[in-house]
Parts: sequence; C-alpha cells; structure tokens
Amino acid sequence: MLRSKKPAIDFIKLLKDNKFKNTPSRLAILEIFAKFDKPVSADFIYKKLKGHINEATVFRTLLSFEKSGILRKVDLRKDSVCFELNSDHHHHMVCVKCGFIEDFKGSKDIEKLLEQIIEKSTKFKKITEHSLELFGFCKMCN
Amino acid sequence: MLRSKKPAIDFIKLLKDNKFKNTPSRLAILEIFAKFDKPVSADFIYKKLKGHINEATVFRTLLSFEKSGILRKVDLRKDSVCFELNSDHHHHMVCVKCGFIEDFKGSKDIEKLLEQIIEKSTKFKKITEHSLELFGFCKMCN
DNA sequence: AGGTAGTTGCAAGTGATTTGCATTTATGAT
DNA sequence: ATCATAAATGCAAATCACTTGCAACTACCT
Repeated sequence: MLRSKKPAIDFIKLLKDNKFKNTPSRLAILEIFAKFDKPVSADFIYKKLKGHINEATVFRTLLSFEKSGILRKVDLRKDSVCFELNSDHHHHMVCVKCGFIEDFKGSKDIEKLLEQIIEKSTKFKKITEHSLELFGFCKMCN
Repeated sequence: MLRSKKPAIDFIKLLKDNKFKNTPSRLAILEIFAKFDKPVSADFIYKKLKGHINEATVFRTLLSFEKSGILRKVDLRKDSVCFELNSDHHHHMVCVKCGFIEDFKGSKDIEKLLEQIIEKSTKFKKITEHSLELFGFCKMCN
C-alpha cells in the first residue's frame, strides 16, 4: 500500500551532530516532539513519560536542546513555556477559546516586511530572529 | 515657554471607565507606565514603589488591568512578564545583547499580511490579536 | 573491559506569581 | 456629610514552574 509517510528524523544522528550522548531520555523526548508535531511544554512531556523520566531531566534536556538549536522556544501565552523542533521556521495561530493551534509559514512576506522595518530603524542594524503569533477564533469556536 | 508636551492621559477617567476604584496604588502604577513608556515588569514597578505598595497588589493590579484591556502583555524573552499601556498597538525590536528596545508600528503592512494568512487558513475564522517581536543587534552592539 | 566526561535522579532551593483572610478604603445612596 | 457595602489592600503562607548540588550511573572512546 502506498502511504504518504513523513520522512522519519534520524534522532540518533541529530544527537551525535550536536555532541549529545544518545540516551533513552533524550530519544523519548525527541519522539514526543516528532509525534505531536505541535508546541509542547515541559509539563506535557513529563506527564507523557511519567515514571520513566525525572522532571529535572526534562527541563535540563529542553534547555540544552534549545541552546544547541534543536528546539525553539515558542510563546503562546500559556502558563508554561512551549518548545518545538527547530526545523522549518513557521508561526502559529492560536484559538483563544479552545487552544487549537494551526501552523503557518509566511517567510517570504514576513522577511520582506522585516527588511522594510530595519531600513526605517535608526537604532537597529540586524534582526536575527523574530516571532509572530496570531490569536483569534477558530472556525469551530467563532 | 512652549514645550512639546505629550498629552497627559486622564488616568482617573480611565479607571472609572473600566469600573475600577480610583486608588493611590493604581494611579502610581499607571504613572509608571506613562513615565517609562516601555514594557515594564511587575518587579520593576514594585521596586519603584517600594515601601508604598505591596507586591501582591502590583500583581493583582497588573492582572486586572490586563483583563480589562488597559494593559497588554508583551513577551520579550525576559525572566518575568512585561506589560505596557494598550493604547496604540505596536511591536518591538529587542537587542539580544544589551536589552535595548525600540518600538515600531507596521499596522498597514502587517494587517495586509494577516488578511492573506486568514484567507489561506481552512481552520481559522478570525484573528483578534497578534504579536510580532524582533530580536537582533542594535547599532551599538552589532 | 576500563576510565571519564557527560547524564540522570533525587531532594532541596529559587523566584515569580497566587491566594486566603482580616483590615481598610472608595464610592454611591441616604 | 455619613453610612453601608463592595472592592482593594497588606501580610503571610502557598503554589507553580523551573533550577541546582550532589552522588550514583551510563554512553562512548580507547
């Protein structure tokens, strides 16, 4: 049967490339990111892996993954910080009622916009990152 | 002497319009927002008003002001959450080295962009808010 | 297999924010 | 003006998300 299958990420290689030891904890965390493919919080991960991992390890792992660029922090106005895999820069629409999240890309348009902004600025020289998050109502909740 | 003076905000009216009682604490907090005209944290406010206000009151006030729309939450990747007066929607450029913040507006372009995004979305119906924050290096630090 | 740096679990520690409760105060009605 | 009442405040304790110190463990290189 032909199935559209997302190319699996080679986490073992990813860890090695980033000079991390390959441990069960790290693989488990990465697999959660791959499986859910949405911004997830430390708390969410901890609950999924309850009994198999210590909470401190979750925080430490997320932090080191962020530092090395494997993960990216996302602020969606939740109580706790969320992360997502850092491949493929994109943004989010968040339903303020039900919490549903849709990803979207807008790289070309947004980058054009950033260029205009930086041109107008007298104080800034270079923009290295940006975040754009939209909040509103999904079709179900509207 | 003629001075270019920013039109003072009538905080007493602002409080009344939002069904808040007019108290010294609230006026003091609003005046800090007006005076510094930058995103400020609860901690910053508390330190400015040390001895004159309780920390819990600061948090409670910020929260209720946010709920009523007087303030808006801003995530600038600092340790603690920042707020700013919610008049006059704008965005920020933050220097990741020295922390310097520059405001900018981009309403027209950004709104055009938002329209395009929402048109393409099959899941979302309405965008009520958005945040766009840029991170990079100011001219001093670059 | 063995040495070692890097990882983990556990428990205690932080720092920001919240909450419960008793006291005080602003405000609208008398 | 005074009063009654709901709202606001201060204080202390609690909570919540996250961090850290340290001893035990493990992946990985030789």
